[in-house]
Amino acid sequence: MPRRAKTPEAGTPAPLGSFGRYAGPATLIMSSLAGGAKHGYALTKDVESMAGVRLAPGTLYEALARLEGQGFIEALTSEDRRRPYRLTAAGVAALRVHLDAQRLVADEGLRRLDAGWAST
Amino acid sequence: MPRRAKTPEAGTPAPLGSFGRYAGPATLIMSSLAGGAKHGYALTKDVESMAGVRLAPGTLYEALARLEGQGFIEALTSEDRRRPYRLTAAGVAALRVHLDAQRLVADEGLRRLDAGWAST
DNA sequence: GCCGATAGATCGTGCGACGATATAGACTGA
DNA sequence: TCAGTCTATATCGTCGCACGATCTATCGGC
Repeated sequence: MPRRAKTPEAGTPAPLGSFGRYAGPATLIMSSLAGGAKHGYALTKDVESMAGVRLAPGTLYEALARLEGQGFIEALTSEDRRRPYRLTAAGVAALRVHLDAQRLVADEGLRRLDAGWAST
Repeated sequence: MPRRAKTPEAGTPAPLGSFGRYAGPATLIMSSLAGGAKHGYALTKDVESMAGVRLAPGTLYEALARLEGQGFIEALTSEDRRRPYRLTAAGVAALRVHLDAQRLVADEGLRRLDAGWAST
């Protein structure tokens, strides 16, 4: 039995840290897929231009396999050697919850930074 | 020699993934500290009320030690058994860059989600 | 026919998140 | 007074997963 049962079962809407351990690459991949189905290599390019982050191949394909196993994305039938992925309904919901929470945290952090934090 | 030299040397403004591996707890801790110096236990409570995330003690204190080693936070002289931490100037800069990038990604992802992504 | 870009996959290493556990002072209530 | 709870910090073992290295293979240009 696994020590932790953190997998959201594609229905529990945990705010931050919904995907795997905390998030990271998964957030970038899902956000990219929110713009339409893409295959792995196109994802790398899109994420790089979108966030300035170059995903290592290992990171990318392992994250894709994990997200598929969690039911957040699904593979489309490929015509050629490309394997396009698409967000599932559960993936869309989870991504929205996650991004909302992430933006709230970012906004609050920036608000605190701007509100003369120098008072220490 | 370490395999990776990802530590930002407290000057290189890498967008996402500035702290340690990707971020996560570090972002939450730093964002909390942006509201003023706090000791570990108070951080746990603040992060929980701020983001709904309960940081495990190991995660918290190990992240604090790492962030201090990176020069992003510094320990204040403690009167009692509490050990308060404060953001350094480098920490403030790194946090602002990180949160800005994070918010951009979140906004873009949400924008794509809202812009009839169902076109697939 | 070579080279670079495209495309995908796997493996080994090790960072770091997490729960468990230990320790201890302060305060409350039975 | 002593059990129980909250505050507060620290360390250890496990293991998830990020990452670069490496491999294979197709395609287009030159």
